[in-house]
Amino acid sequence: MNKTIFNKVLVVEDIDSINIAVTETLKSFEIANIEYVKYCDEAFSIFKKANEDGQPFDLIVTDLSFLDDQTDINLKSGEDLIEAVRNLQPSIKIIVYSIEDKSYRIQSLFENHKINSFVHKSRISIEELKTAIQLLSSNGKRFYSPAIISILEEEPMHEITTYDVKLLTLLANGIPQDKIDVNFQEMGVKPNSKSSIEKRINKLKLFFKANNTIHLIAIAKDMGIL
Amino acid sequence: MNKTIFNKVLVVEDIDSINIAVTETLKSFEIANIEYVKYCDEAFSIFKKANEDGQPFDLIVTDLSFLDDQTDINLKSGEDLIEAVRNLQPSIKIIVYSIEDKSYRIQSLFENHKINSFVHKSRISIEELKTAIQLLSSNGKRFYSPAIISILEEEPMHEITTYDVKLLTLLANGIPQDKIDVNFQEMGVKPNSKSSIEKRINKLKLFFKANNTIHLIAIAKDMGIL
DNA sequence: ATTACAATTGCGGTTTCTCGTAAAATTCAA
DNA sequence: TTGAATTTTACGAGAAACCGCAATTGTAAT
Repeated sequence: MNKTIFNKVLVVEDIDSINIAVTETLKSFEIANIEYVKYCDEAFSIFKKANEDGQPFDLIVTDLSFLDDQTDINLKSGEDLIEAVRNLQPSIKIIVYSIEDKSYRIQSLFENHKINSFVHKSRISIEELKTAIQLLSSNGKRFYSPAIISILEEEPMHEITTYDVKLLTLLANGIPQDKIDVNFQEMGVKPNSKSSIEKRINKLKLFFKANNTIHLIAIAKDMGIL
Repeated sequence: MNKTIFNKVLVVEDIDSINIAVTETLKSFEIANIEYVKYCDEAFSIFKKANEDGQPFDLIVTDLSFLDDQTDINLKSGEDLIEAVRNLQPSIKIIVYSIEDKSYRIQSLFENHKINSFVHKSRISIEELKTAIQLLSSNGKRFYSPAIISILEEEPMHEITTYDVKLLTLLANGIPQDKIDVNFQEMGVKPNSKSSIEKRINKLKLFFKANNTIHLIAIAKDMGIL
């Protein structure tokens, strides 16, 4: 039995086979209380109750994407859950355990959601998950799956803004380029002249080495930006 | 212990947590020999050797998509593996265990690859996997995850041909519409005039209810056609 | 307030895409 | 072989997107 500082952990993962294996893995640590759920909303209500009862969780291990097999879902993704949880208990430690490998998404997790560690679902992910927990427990150190580090380094992708994402989203949804200006005006998005939009699309095409706008959208889809 | 007709089963799944849980599940059946691997190529060489040694496998449980974390990969997907395996031993039973939910892909599995059952990775997939094995063992009956059945019924998608896929692929790769004719001529693809290509794109836009070509490519990506 | 610099916007010419119609080619049955 | 039906191709006019240049607005320092 490995000791950790954690004594109450919540596992959030929809796929039952993964949920089982992760929970079993946690049992190899000396953790008093391990709970597991398959829905974000359920996770949050359990988390909230524990917090109110003065028995808060120390650590959450969560996936990012969830199948929606029922209606009336409040928290639709791991990101939503993390945000709700961080609002309530900013000190909570969060490990994301996900298949995600798009630098844009992972960077956003660390920058916007302040997650503590990212374990990439892989052929060696259970070992990595153990390491992540040990590191976080012993000295609060972050853990990134080594396979992910190279991805994070290869493209800073710092030039892609939320403005760009909005623009690409409208294009992907079939809004003609020269109608986007009115969309942006209604949304209150600032540079919104036909000319600015045209130039921004051109910059994106240069940045992504796209031959035309169709190619640009295909690349953005492939990279997980859309 | 539940009895089955299977006594030699191969589990092919890259994510370690899932691999562990599936293998554990199989152990609840009275199966003499369970082997598990994390690479398609490895799976095929084990399968081939067993076949040559006169100790062939009865059943393969495999995922569809695999991380490529090494070079020199021969079989890149579950589909590739299934094809290779079926060539060697047509009678082998195959259960696909995957997160895939695109009707186009799943239909192709049954029609082109003649798989026996499809279990959708979900919150109840381990139970479904057990059911699939029981059904296949007792009377050779197919099993589809119930959640998938509705998806299969909703869109036959029979109108999308390989010609359409080639066309959409070129567009997504940034080839301008009026240069596709020469590409098709070089590839020996038959209707290859600018006019025919133009009309086919138009049909696809109608079929997918796309506002323009950009929208069409985005939809095709979302549906898993590209 | 003024100046210098950058960001945003406007616009005309060119290319590419769109859409309808009609001609040519192919297929298939009698 | 011939004719009818379908498929493929050609083409022209209008729409949308592309490109460069110039005008305007916004910003920050002096």
